[in-house]
Amino acid sequence: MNDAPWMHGLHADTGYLLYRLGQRSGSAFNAALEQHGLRLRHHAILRYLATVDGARQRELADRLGYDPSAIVSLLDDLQQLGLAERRPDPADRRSRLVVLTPAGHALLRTADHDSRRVTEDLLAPLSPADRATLNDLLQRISTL
Amino acid sequence: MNDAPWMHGLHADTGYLLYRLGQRSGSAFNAALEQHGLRLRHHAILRYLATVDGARQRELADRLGYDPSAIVSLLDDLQQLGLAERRPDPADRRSRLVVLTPAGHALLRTADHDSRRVTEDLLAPLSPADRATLNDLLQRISTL
DNA sequence: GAACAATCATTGTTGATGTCAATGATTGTT
DNA sequence: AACAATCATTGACATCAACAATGATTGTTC
Repeated sequence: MNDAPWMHGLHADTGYLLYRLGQRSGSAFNAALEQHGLRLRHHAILRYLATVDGARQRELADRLGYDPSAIVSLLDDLQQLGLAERRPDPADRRSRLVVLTPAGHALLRTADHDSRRVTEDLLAPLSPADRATLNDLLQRISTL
Repeated sequence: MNDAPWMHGLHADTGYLLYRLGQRSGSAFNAALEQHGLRLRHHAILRYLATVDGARQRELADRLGYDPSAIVSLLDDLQQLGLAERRPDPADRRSRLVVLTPAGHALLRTADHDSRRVTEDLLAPLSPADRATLNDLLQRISTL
């Protein structure tokens, strides 16, 4: 990614700032996760799976806002890395229950750690109090 | 774009929030600019050109953080719409000076207006004071 | 219970995007 | 004069999101 000097008092619009910062944090996350063979979307799935332990793919697509077809290939990756498994759903033979493997849980911990470092770098110029308010404000406009 | 309920106390990491919100505002901007036949990147170029009046393409690429080859096709679009022109650079026959046409200036005004509306929608849940602090915080982490 | 609609995962396609290397023209340098 | 560097441009390439279509299964309705 590029860290071009696109800020010169211009483009001070908040929405545009969000867009550019989103790009920057996205690629920073991806760079950090690259060493594990993962990208941001894989990580999001791992995170979600860690909280529910057993999710249908459709549920993942809905909750994370990804296309079902995207879920397929992301899970292929995770499965090949031994981080997640697709198990038959005893209640519905159409669907699969996706669960984290022990390796998945383990990797998630270190990946979470890496992600937190990325975020800290991103928020470096801000005081702890500022970071808290920023997180709060973002949360409020994200919950729609 | 999807407005999925990807927020449930999970994914509360600020960097991840920035990433998702960036995606959302990006597609919102693109949707708003679509009626003019433009996308976000075109708009960014128009904005930059409005402030300098006469920029080489290389300068655009550097300042906006886009690949020079991307600049080419973006300018092709703008030129075909009659919003910008490539003029010979009197100082260097390799390069071209890109300038806004009167139509470009005019469109930029209405596009700016549209963009502001998008931003307002995005920040709807926030009070004016909150919006100001958000803009300030984002600006501080964007200036790198 | 038989027919039909809806759902789930999956595949394939398409279009947009970004990255990279290579090219032709021109300029700067030695 | 020779050579390296720069500018715009083109083309190849991987990546990726968005969509439609499919096969298997389930839910619904008459």
